[in-house]
Amino acid sequence: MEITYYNILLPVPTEGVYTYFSEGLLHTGERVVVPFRKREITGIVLEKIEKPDFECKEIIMVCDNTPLFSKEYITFLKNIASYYTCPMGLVLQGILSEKILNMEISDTEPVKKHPIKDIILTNEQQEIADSIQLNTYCCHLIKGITGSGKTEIYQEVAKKVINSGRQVLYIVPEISLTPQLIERLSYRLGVEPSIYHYKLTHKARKKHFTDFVTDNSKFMLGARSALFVPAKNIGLIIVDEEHEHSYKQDESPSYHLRDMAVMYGNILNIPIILGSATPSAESIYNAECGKYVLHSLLERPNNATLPKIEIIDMKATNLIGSMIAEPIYDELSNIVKRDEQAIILLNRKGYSTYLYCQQCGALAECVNCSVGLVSFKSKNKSLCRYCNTEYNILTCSVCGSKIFQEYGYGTEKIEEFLESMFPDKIIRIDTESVSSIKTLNKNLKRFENKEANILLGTQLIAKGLHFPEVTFVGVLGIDNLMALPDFRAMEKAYQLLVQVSGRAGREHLSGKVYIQTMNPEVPIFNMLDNTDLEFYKWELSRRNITQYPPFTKLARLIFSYINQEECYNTAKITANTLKSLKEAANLTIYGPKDATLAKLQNKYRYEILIKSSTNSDLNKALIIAQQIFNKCKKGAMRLKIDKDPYFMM
DNA sequence: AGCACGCCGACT
DNA sequence: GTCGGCGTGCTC
Ligand SMILES: [Zn+2]
Ligand SMILES: [Zn+2]
Repeated sequence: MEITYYNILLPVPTEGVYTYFSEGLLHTGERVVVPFRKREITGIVLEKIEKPDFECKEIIMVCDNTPLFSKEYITFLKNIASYYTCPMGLVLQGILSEKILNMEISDTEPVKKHPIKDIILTNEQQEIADSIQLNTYCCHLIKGITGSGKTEIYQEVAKKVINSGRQVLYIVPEISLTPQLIERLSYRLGVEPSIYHYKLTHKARKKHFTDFVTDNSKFMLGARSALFVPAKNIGLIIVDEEHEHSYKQDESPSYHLRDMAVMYGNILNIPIILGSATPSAESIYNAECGKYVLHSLLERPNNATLPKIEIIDMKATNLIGSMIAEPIYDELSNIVKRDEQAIILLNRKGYSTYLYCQQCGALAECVNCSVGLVSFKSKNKSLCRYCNTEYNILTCSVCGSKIFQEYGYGTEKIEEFLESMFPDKIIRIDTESVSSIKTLNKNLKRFENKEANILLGTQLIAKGLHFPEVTFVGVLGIDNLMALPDFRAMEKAYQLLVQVSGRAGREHLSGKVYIQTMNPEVPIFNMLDNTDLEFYKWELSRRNITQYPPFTKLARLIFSYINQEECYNTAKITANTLKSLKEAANLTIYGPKDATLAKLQNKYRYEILIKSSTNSDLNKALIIAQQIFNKCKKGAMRLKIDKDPYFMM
């Protein structure tokens, strides 16, 4: 028997490519089990190579009859590694869990049939659907307000793709993957779609994974991770709510799902559909540059009218309970009197959001993180919202006093106040008040059944929920959002306000949206109509002037370590070396400075921000930064490279 | 990431 | 003289 040598990609946080030999013939994309130190792990065959000049171990076994991974999939892995300057082994580890990589492919049963309900597309929808060509790469961006019928277009194109014999992958944010969506899709497809998200039981995940991988099922609805299910016959990828920040992965490789879907579509040479009521500024820019094709859906569904939006200047009105602008309060009184429904949106959990020492005025901060504590009255505790450390008794770190003055307000304080004014008319929804999906759904049902007039909550209630009876939305915390140290702060605020406006007065009732702010002069308040690209013109011109993405490429390097001085020194050396490079002419390097979270879970954090006019120069700098770091790091010091960062905190 | 190797303090 | 602390470095 002839011995052949193969490069195997292993899910380990290194480059991950190791050479093994085998007596049998192997194929690219097959899974194999190999010895690695004292462990046995599953890897992927990359290619056959000549006998290397070092000792190799033997492959223990081959797992697949036919390769699980296509050549395109392996190209995809390589491109992710190169774009995010992330070792390939770490890419594999970051996108496929060990359980998935070891998943046994068993026999499948025919997918379950489901009754069909056909719908008729409007001319506008049909035209867009018809303009999407199959079997060739093109990225389509569909901008259409909530309920304008984006989903109908997705389904129409999906049917065409399935009829042509290929598979469709439909990706939505985790939070939107609801039983209602699954049911709607089942009616349209005539079969039950495969489902994929991290909360599935192992048994269910195995079934859905196998069905889609073997082409037994033609349609998969999934969250972010579904993109990496190695199906070999995908003919269309749809990314709904493409602007969603939850599509950005926090851990390495910190990829953005939308960008990865576009990258994969390019490799597979298939169409991509991105949809959103409020696309990201990046995507609109890409459409303007001709990289994407923009389709705007302008018709509003069922003659629904845009709600009346009013900006309330908090400096020129009474604040009821020192928190709620009088017009919002009056409107709530009317709602309760007329037994209608309203939503109050506030982006802060807890009771008081700022706790100041009564003696010396110092702000109470978490001992592990440089973050202000928030009090929770129901728990009689204060909490750090980053590390969840609980404080039963606060002690001032400056003067030792134990008496604190409470300022600022979160949902708990607003609830207490509204409850005192309108007893038994309020339901509060945030991650504090609803511990499980069950209580969340129970509370939503109670509101739907009109058991309360006012729904109070955090962003949790702004996304994807549909309450036909709501005629009033009050937005309390938009100033917090706009004040974040993030060049996307205005974009986030705009997206949130447009979304909540879509919640008020759909169908037969006309609605009102009141937004209270200390900064009524902010231009976005006049752009919430969202029928044209006015906001995007304004936002993109700001980004251009300040040289932020999409006009430049950005990466953030976060150094973290228990020893503050050594952490700073390593960051400083890295920054200085980068500044002395010959490529530095095309780079702007900021820092090191205290990261926005200067201390997190007892580790000090410094950050360097690198801005570049080209992707290649940025990548060169990132590779060099990693090398410098590897050379001078101490102990458990960490460097996190975040390309195209989203959370600027 | 694991896991071993290795070089110093305190324990039978 | 040896058990175990975790700092350092490699894994085909
Ligand atoms: Zn903390
Ligand atoms: Zn004090």
